[in-house]
Formats: sequence, C-alpha cells, structure tokens
Amino acid sequence: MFNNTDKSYPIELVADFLGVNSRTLYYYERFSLVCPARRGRKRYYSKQDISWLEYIRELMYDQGMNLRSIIVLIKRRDNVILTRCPEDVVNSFKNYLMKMDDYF
Amino acid sequence: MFNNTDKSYPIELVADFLGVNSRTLYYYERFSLVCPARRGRKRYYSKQDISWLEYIRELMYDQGMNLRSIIVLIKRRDNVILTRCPEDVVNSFKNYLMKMDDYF
DNA sequence: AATAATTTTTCACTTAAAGTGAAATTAAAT
DNA sequence: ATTTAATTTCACTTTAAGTGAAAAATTATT
Repeated sequence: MFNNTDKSYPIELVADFLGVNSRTLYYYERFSLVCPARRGRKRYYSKQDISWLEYIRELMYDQGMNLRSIIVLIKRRDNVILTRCPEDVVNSFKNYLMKMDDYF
Repeated sequence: MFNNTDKSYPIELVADFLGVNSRTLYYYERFSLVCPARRGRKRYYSKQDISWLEYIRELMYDQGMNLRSIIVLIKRRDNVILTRCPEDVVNSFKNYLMKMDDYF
C-alpha cells in the first residue's frame, strides 16, 4: 500500500498500534526521536517511523536503555541504531544543537 | 597485595573509591548485584567486586542501562556480563527467586 | 560491665526521567 | 461563523535510583 518511507499514518493510529499514548509520541518528538511529516498541522508517520518507534520501545523495555542513551547512540551514529533509525531523525541531530539539553 | 577475589576492602573504602554513597552499595546488595563477604557484621569487597561495580556504573551512565536490565543480563548469563560479573553474584541468581521482584 | 564508637538497618524522603490527563489554544472543516 | 479535531501547555503521577538521619545492633575501649 504505502512504501516504507511514505509518511501516511496519523498519530492516533500509530499510538494505537504501538499501544502508547499519543502524548508519548509528542514527547519523543521534543527530542527529535521521531520526525513525522506535517500536512496542515496534522502529523503523519511512515512505516519506518513505526518500526523505529517499536525498536525504541524494545531498547527501553527489553534492553533497559533510556531515552538519553538512545540519543547518544544516534549522535554517535552507532551501527545498531543507524540500520533502524530513519534518515530524517539522524539528520535532525546534524546541527549539534543537542536536542535533550534544553530540557535536562 | 590482595588477589582479585580476596574480599578485603571495607564498604567505606569501596564507596569512596567509586565515588558513591555507601547506602548505594547496600541498595545494590538488595538486588544481589554485589555479594560482599561478612566477617562479624562488617562487609568486605574484593578487587573483582570493585571493578564489577565500576562496570555497573559504566553501563548505567555511559550506556544508559538501568539496574533491572543489568539483572536481566545476569539471569540470561549474557557474555558481556559474565566476563565481568563475579561468580558469587551469578550464583546468587541460580535460585530463580528473582531478586528484583520483591521490590518492584 | 559500662560506655563509646562504628556499622548496619529502617524509614521516609528527594530527585529525575518518562509518561499522562485535562483544559486551552489553534487550525481545519462544514 | 460555528463546530470539530489535533495540538500545545501545564501541572500532575509514577517509578527507579539514590540518600539523610535516626534507631538498632555490634564491636571496641576504658
């Protein structure tokens, strides 16, 4: 139907699919952990975004990582992360205005 | 002076060396993350205990892991862990009375 | 033995990360 | 213009990790 990088799924659907609150997705977005497309003001996520978000949950709940350490891996361009992390997320960390630092 | 597994260092010295509060070491002990010897009621730690504790701190602060996930790795007998984790700690997880579960 | 000193234990507290509920705001649709 | 729906804001909750201080227990000293 949609290809992997087509930003087509609205936030409620994604939240529902992942079993998380949509506020959690807004929360992740503050750290640029995911970069949905905006059409109008609505957010749309790709399949890749969704599996990346699933991977984040796995890292957190199975591997016991926290958001900060996931961000560190993205900044480091760690291989484990890069195979899964959408390009737009990686790019959002190019400007070394470090996302997390505003909030912590 | 002492070999690697000699339990010879008292808690205050270890806490001091690691830059943590001694209460933190008691806290880790509740989860069997470290098993000091007791002579009288005093605790004594080995060199291996100390470098294992250092590794725990590294996992937590550099790798962003949490105590629960470190415990999961010990239970899994994960290779990364087993090379560092003292035998008595590994053994303390043999009885599958899972340490963490009483408290969480 | 009595007292002092030290270690351990307990209890309740602090801090920070992660997440969330609900109202207010803003934009889009009718 | 009014309704509808997504977003934003604010303050709150929850949990993990850690800690301060007093109480209890043990060991050492006089």
